Amino acid sequence: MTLRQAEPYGRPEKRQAITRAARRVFGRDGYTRASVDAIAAAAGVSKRTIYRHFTDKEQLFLTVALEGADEVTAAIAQIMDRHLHKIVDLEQDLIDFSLDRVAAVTAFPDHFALVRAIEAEAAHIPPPILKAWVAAGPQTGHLRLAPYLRRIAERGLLRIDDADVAAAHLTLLTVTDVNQQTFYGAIPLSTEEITRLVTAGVQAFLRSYAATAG
Amino acid sequence: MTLRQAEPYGRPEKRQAITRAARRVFGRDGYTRASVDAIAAAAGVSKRTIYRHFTDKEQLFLTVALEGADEVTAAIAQIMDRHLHKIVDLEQDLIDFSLDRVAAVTAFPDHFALVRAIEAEAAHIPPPILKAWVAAGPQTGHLRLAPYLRRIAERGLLRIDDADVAAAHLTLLTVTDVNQQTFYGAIPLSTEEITRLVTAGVQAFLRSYAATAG
DNA sequence: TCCGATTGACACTGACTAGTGTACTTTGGT
DNA sequence: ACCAAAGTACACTAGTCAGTGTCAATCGGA
Repeated sequence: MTLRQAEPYGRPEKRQAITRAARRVFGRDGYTRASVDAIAAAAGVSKRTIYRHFTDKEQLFLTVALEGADEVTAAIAQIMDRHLHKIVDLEQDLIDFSLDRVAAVTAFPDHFALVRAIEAEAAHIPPPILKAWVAAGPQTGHLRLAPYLRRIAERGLLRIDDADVAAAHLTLLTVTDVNQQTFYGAIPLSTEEITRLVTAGVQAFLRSYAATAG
Repeated sequence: MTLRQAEPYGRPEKRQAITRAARRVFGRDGYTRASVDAIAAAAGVSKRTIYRHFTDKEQLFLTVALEGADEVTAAIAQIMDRHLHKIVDLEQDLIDFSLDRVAAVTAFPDHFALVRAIEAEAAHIPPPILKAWVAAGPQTGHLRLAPYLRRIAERGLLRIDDADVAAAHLTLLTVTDVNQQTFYGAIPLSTEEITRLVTAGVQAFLRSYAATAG
């Protein structure tokens, strides 16, 4: 149950094929339903090879979960930079940012399907590992958003006491709302509906945190 | 895959023993891990009896999910009435209300463990049934909260355009925040921490929706 | 008390799955 | 070309689980 142990074994391309397939199959079927045979088939790899790269189905799952979190965190960091570096129209910029962030869920369907699987398995995942995942993924998202909001506040556009709390609230009012209603994409929502939700969320956020509140 | 079909079969006490046990076991183990044998043992009932009352493991799960939603919806309706009928100090009343609402998660651990299981299974549950569950549970929660907020607004304490949106936002900023961080109770949080989160959420909500914003 | 409905005990089928053992083949670097 | 590391094919163990069949036991109402 060690975590992120370096495993310098085998050909990296095989390892990647395995993790990619594992992410897809775990996401599609959930941890218990996903069979190692199915993952092997999807990866175009012998089952034996999987067990040479990973000790366990469980270790494979956790590895994939952590690696995926890193990828998506990086992608979201880009989205933040794209939208929140230069602020022109704060409301519009926040809406665009949030829409892109929501879209990331559909851009990484395998990963976010896996996120659902992780939340499902939460009670069966050893707490330290679960915490490590939260730290690598969702938490990092908040922590990286906070400085942007702080900088915007310093420019006099927002009035913020605790930037971490503000970041959490913005996330809840936009991304979390949409994810909850779509079950992380399992039940799709029209673009208009998503725009409506996100817009309302950003407006509520601004009423709460804008310095120039009307 | 019919839904809420009347099943006038067998002794009601047996049926209830089964659904109670099923709720507990499904919540603890998740749908796939939970075995019908385990449910039968927990219910003190023969497996055969389960299959006389319910056609399927799946149908049993869905039945339990819908019935549980009704129960909790009723309980939350009571909490709303207790805290939101007479408003003395709006902020304090909303905080107390939200804390009680959050506490409901620990008051009905079986049900909310099941909620996690449902969200986990979302992709494998037929959409109409999933929607029926959302309608019976979470959605009804929102719909019932909205009128209270509207009434408070009519007394001049809140400024609200769309009461449904406001209800959703209040929920997101309090209950959803806590549930997300605790994975619906899987990872406990101290009372202080919960109070901190809920208080911050209510304050943000009031900055956004209070008529007498400071 | 009696009868029909309900339930229990329990063995069983068929299917699936995690993980291993082994002998053979492929691959990549030198 | 050679060799060791890596991968494959495949059979196999041991266990689990949903769902059924059967027949005896039990219960509740008349």
